[in-house]
Amino acid sequence: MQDEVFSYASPLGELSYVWDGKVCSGIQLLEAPAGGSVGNDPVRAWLDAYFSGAPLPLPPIAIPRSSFQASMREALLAIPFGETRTYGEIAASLCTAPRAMGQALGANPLPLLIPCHRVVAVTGIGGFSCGLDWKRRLLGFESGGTDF
DNA sequence: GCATTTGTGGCTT
DNA sequence: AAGCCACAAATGC
Repeated sequence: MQDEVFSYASPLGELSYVWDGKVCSGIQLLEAPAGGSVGNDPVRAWLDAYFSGAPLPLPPIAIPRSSFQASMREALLAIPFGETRTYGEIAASLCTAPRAMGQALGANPLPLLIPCHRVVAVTGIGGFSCGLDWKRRLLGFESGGTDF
């Protein structure tokens, strides 16, 4: 299984992801174009759909290290496109503490695919592991409309 | 209203 | 096992 890193130029910015032939095992949101090769795989298809405003079910992604992250993933995926939840909401839904959510989300190896950007703090936008700038753009994109 | 403190639980090393 | 953290509610000012 060879890991391959693909890049994808979204309307919101440059990103790259790791496709190992079967599942997506990593993704990162970049600041500048990476200029790598563009893959032809479910992840790319998903990104295509997502950035045209019609999100698809998630492509196969690597199983998180802990089962907790799996539950977290479910909770996050339950957030509809264009909606947001607070860390507290998710925490309550998982019967855990909000602070744990912050840590768990920050440790999320698959931002964007798992919509951690739709989770905001009750006091503001919260944080984002791959740059707050991305999070703002994503939220603006999802809530503001698909005409980019 | 803003700054600090504290309860809290899973994550990383 | 210890420290870290992308929160939130409760105080203190």
